[in-house]
Amino acid sequence: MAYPHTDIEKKWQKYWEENKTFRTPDAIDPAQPKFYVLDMFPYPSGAGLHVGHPEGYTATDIQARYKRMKGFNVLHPMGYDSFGLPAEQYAIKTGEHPRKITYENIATFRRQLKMLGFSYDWDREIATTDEEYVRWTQWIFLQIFKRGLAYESELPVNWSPDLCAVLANEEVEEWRAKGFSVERRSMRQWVLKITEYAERLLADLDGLDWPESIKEMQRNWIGKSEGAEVDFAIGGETIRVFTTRPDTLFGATYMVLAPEHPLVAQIATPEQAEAVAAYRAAAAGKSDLERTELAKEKTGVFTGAYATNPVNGQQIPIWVADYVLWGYGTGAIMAVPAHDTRDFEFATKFDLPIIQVVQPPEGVDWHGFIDDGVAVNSGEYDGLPTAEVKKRITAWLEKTGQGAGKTNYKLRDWLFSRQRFWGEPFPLLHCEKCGVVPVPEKDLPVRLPEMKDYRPTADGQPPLARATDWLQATCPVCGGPARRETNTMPQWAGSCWYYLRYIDPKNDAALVAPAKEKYWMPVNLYVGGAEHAVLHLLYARFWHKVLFDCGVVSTKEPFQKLVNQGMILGEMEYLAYRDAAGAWVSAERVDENGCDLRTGEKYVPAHVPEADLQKQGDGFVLKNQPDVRVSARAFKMSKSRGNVINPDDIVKEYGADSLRLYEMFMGPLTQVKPWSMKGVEGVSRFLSRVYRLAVDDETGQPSPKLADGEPTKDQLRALHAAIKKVTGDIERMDYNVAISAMMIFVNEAQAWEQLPRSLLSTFVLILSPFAPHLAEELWNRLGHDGSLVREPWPAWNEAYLKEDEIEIPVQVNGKVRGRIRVAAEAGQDTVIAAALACAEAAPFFAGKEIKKQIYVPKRMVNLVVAG
RNA sequence: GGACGGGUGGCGAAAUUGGCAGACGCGCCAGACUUAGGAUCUGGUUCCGCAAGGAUUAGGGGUUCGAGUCCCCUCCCGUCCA
Repeated sequence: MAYPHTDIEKKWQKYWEENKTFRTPDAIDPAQPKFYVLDMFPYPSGAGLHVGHPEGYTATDIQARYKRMKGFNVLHPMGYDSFGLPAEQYAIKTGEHPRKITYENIATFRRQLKMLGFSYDWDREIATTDEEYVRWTQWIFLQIFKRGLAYESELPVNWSPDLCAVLANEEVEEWRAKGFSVERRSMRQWVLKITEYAERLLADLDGLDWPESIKEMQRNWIGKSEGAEVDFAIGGETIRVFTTRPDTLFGATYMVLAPEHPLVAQIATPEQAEAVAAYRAAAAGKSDLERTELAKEKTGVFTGAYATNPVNGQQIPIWVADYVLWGYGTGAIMAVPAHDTRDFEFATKFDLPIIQVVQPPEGVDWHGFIDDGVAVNSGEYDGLPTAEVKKRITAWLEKTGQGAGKTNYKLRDWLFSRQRFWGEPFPLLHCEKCGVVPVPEKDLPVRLPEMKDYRPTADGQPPLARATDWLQATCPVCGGPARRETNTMPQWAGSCWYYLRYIDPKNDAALVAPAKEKYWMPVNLYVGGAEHAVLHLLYARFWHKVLFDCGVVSTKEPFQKLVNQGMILGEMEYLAYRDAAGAWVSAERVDENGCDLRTGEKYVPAHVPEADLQKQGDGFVLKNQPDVRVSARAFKMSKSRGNVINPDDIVKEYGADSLRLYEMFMGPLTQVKPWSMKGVEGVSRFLSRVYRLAVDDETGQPSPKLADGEPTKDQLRALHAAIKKVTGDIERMDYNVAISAMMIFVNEAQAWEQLPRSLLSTFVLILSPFAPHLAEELWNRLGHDGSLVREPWPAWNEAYLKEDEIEIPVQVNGKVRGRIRVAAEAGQDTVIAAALACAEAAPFFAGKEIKKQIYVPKRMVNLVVAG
């Protein structure tokens, strides 16, 4: 029978709330070690908490509770990333202020988070939409602005005249498919100079305890490449290109300009002008994504013009092609078809000359060889390795004034403005006389106006342009009339610095008090989904570095250790398909949309009960029709698939402790794993067994097995083995294994006639980070007062773990053939003698020459015999 | 195409350094208790074989007394980049 989890959980949540059990004191004792453990705060969507949220949140809560018991001063806060598009869309539809729905959703999230028993300091709760929070977001923007790191620029955006909205790049396809028109239109935007920090953002990754894959993604995003800029002469002009391979200059047989390159129109010959103009017009209609994406078939047009290759004076044709982007490098490239994949494809298609200049190792074809080798057909550089040629040619370019070494980054400046209502207003004024003027810090926050219509204007101005009264302001410099900035900040702004505000959330004189910042930073552990691996973490690191330069923070990096939780998928689904006549169709003939791979016929998917399945090879087939393969996989949870698990339902039926424990028991935290309702029942049964160790669940009275006596040797060994294992596993965040260790203890404890209270009390302490409600309840029922959250974490005693006699497997030629029992302290000679006397193993070595005897202390014996 | 991560029973998984593969949980099988069991408890459960034994960590090769773990090749899956 399940234990009364609902009563227990309500009782302890109330106790924690009333006693402010998890309050982190404002006053700092610098002598006490600190631990700052942070969750990626949620966007409070209308759908409420998803089971993915408690996965990371439980992982951090276990750390927080463990470190508290280890004597650390723990900061474990929670808040809401509450600006966001859904609330704005809802506001447009209903005419209600997005604030209303946002704070309703926050209330739901808060209720659900409290229901799960996380040990947050709720007095530090923040929402990025709170006016006091917006005030400091705006303040940070002002620091960025004052340091010259923000500028205005006319940039193309995706504007849909039908929708009257600006779309993100990712949204364009979706709306086009629905029949809405989307065009590229230049609009005035605010841009942050993140590129100035590219080198530091790259270099400081090295010292971080982050997953290597995430660091690599950030490195790729920053995209540092070293090479040279080279000038190609054409008439009186020069075309500058960037190349990472100056060593291949002798193999440059043509050039390519981006369609937007200003020289294109100028150099195109009269015969080619028309074709070039048509090509440019076509390219203008394509998004960056379409141009860089796959672009299997290269397109391009000859301009009719020629440039001079500086190394050999050769005239090479100049082409226009959209695989060269105006945004990257100089918007022009020198093409070396012999040693660049895209240039090779292009040259092959348009029949341009291909000249080898790098000799690959023996047996490798030089056509399209892009790695390092030895220079050939390169004049005086022939025979030199690639790296050396790079150096020498760069030096020669510099000496002759035709180029220079140059480092390039893929990272672009950050388009920081949105044409939306529900975001932080920029604290900026446009004055006719003084230009752009920052709002004085004392006038922050700049609040959003009250409005009824949240749509952009028909000509694409942001919604705030409709707030005619709000727009009027006075220039703080000249006192003349000024107009407020109507763009707002993107959702990223609030999430770039929230970890700092938790440290000092109520401070109205500063973003964070320096002494507190110094004590708490950096964040020791940051847990969240990998979907934020690039942008959020890069933006937050950028702001942090700016704040470091301003002297607001004392660390170069905000997040010392980062862990990405893996996604939780829906339950495993066994799917087979039926055709129109109802006959089964084997899964390998069906694509992911349920259509036949060859005929395109639409099939009806059907779930097959597990009992009707049979394993065959890598997959499953129908038991009574083995030629029909059944697909077995778990899908991402989604409303349309109907496989979403609601945490509320789980808590209601099994309790918060079961949900927490299950999500930690599913598998390694960082791994993708499918949900299993049966698995939830399994851990729930475990918790019931723990409950019954202490409580007779017929009567609700203490279990008659509980005793006051001293524990036996076996009992101490079982307990201390669990303490040791669980402690190490928590340190490594191997929670699934920690839980199995506790299960092993409980399985043993169940069989004991007598269970000393002291023993069970200690066990309850190690269980408490995982299942805090049940642990508190049992702690009390075992005779302790108050909460256990600041009880010292139990230490294990190695002496209890020592066994007098151990079992050692005897291998013959690497195969286990028998087992011997020897004294734990026995030496090699004794153990080998015992192994040679082992009756089970003897038939495998008796009468044969023993060539080698290997003893791995306390692990195994291996006898190597001839033949 | 490239980079990174991964592939272990029917399923989720475990295996700190190269040292008893499959801990723990689910499922399944059997038994006990029971008016009843979708409760609880006990035992069994990688595969083949009556057994002795053999095979087995995606597949193939290598290093080693010994490989899930190290090296090489191939295949498959996931994520990101192109």
